[in-house]
Amino acid sequence: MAVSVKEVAALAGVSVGTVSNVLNRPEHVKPDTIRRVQDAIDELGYVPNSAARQLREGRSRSLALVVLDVANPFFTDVARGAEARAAEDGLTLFLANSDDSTDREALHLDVFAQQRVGGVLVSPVGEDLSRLETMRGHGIPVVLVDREAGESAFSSVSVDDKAGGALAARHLLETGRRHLAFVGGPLRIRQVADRFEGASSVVAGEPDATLRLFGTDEMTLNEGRRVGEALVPLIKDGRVDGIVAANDLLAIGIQRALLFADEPVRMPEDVGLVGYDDIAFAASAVVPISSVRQPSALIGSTAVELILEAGDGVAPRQVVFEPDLVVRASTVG
Amino acid sequence: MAVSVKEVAALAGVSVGTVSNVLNRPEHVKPDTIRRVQDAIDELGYVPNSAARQLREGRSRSLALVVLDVANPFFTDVARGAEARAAEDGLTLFLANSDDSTDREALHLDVFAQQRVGGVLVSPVGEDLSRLETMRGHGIPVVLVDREAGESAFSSVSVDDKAGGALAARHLLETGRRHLAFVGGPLRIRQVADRFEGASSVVAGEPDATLRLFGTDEMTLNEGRRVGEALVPLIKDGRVDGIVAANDLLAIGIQRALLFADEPVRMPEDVGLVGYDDIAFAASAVVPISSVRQPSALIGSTAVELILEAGDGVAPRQVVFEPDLVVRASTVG
DNA sequence: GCTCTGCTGTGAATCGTTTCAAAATCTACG
DNA sequence: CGTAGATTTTGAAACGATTCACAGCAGAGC
Repeated sequence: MAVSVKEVAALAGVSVGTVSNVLNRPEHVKPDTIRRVQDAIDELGYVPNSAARQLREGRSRSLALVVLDVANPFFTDVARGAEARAAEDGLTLFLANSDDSTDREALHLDVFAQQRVGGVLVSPVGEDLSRLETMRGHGIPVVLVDREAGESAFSSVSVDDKAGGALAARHLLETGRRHLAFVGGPLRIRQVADRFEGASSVVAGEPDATLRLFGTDEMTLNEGRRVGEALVPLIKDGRVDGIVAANDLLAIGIQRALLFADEPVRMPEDVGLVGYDDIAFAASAVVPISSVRQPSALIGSTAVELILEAGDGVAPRQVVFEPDLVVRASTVG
Repeated sequence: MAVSVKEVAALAGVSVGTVSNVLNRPEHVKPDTIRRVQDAIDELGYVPNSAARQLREGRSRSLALVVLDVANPFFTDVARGAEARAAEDGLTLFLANSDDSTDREALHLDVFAQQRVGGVLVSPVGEDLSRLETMRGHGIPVVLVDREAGESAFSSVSVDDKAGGALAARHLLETGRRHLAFVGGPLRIRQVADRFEGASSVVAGEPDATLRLFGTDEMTLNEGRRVGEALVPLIKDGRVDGIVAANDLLAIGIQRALLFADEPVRMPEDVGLVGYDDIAFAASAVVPISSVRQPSALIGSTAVELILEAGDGVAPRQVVFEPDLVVRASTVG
């Protein structure tokens, strides 16, 4: 049933070593022999067994990416960038979804450790990186994605979330708003906390400006709608005139709730709305939503770079990208 | 560096066979020995090498899912269902994206064949299934997802796309529309062609009803907007009063173009719009979009079932689900 | 004719796990 | 105390590819 190098070698009338050479170092093999071996491979329908190869080589030709939420277009963009870069070096990228759950994250990391993948890109769920330390201890390079590594000795690729939050808040202030709402959560998600902090610091610098936090349990369309409904009366009262959403899914949900209220809110006249991530749906919303853009594909490809350069004794590197703001109709008339 | 069963066995003072038994058949091992071995494992931080295990077992404990488009929420839902079902049997699911490209599909299938995965779930790009035949020839079970297998000897899980197309068209006709537009493409994508055919057959049964096809190159928000803009004058003229979109991304793009035209189209008064897939964004659109729903998670879990039951000489099974229609404000006042 | 060099090809050792027949140890009972 | 039977444990073989020291060989140079 299973066709191995042995059968191929037998049919081609060469040794197994030669078959392996044809596959991996054809320049050391006479063209005529290559042809014979190729023919045998084709005839038998031989497919190399990567388990065997990997066992011998001690490491697989693949990388793994563990993201917080595959349903979030931001992460699929990151994955796309990473996969493209990995493919350049002939590496496969495995994608896994932790769904913001520590358990699932741990499960996936276990599997990847057992696979002896060549490296792991991960946007960690919590603050506890000890499991990742262990992986590195086992010789598997780790790069944090969308999370600054700080003093821990990991490489990381992130976007300055504080700057992003600040960007959003400043834009609202500069377009005349004074009473901002920040929608997002849970705050244990580092990115959310940072974005909130960035917004806070800008607002704190303006004596007459205020910022109020509206927490959510998830960053989904539905949570956005829920909060949006609660915001309507506040906007009508003038107690809120600008909204910073921690991601675009929330922003879209909020927008829908506002525009669909019994007494609809006008946008951008009554309230300004800024989202985060600049996913495709943000530009396609009824009132296109201004959004803080992150270079998602670049984040992915850079993370793979960092994995590849991580060797013995190479100092970890922290790459931090700056976000920028895409201004659309949800904030300016 | 690498910790193997051998080191664990040495530390625990047992043989390698016993360590393996502790890991795989603890019921055959004395509790006291189990504890000793466990301690050794913990102390050394031993992680089993799955390449070695797989080499020995001849098959890996994982399945693979190759989808047409990871960015489409429908497929991430399918993946979620499949992954959950696989996890019940302790199997890992690898997710790969063919992006509607035959080459990428082939590339992924190659890698999975080399990995000797326990089975492949695939929503095939083209009509040529010969590569999949080969995989099955190598003893890897294959299940087609979202595509009926027809007379080919594969198992498959699909949704009756003709019925879905019919459902959408019938609903528009029953709510008084007479001149329908079908938006989608390219038609070489089987699902699209079937949905169109379903809609056609219903329209053909009504003497005074018409159906016009508006082709697209992709099924994206942007293509939807493009077509939507072209539709505006036709709707104003009364030449189109109902639209069937081949998926929700298109539908959302279309809606945006219609509502945002210089002379906005009213929905559902001037035109009815039905999408396909019932993704979360459809319900959250400005005017919530009626949509043909497919049991996506169920499709995924069923596909895994079929893989698991596929043994030697088990006849392939075709499971076909019926879609249903979720009616929202885009079609009824 | 002989050695040296460079090119091809060989095949045994190796990677880490599981398996399984056989050995060792224990248990119960007459 | 001896032994049949059950329970545990052992250790070598096997999985399929890569590697690498070495062998064979042809042609060059002397």
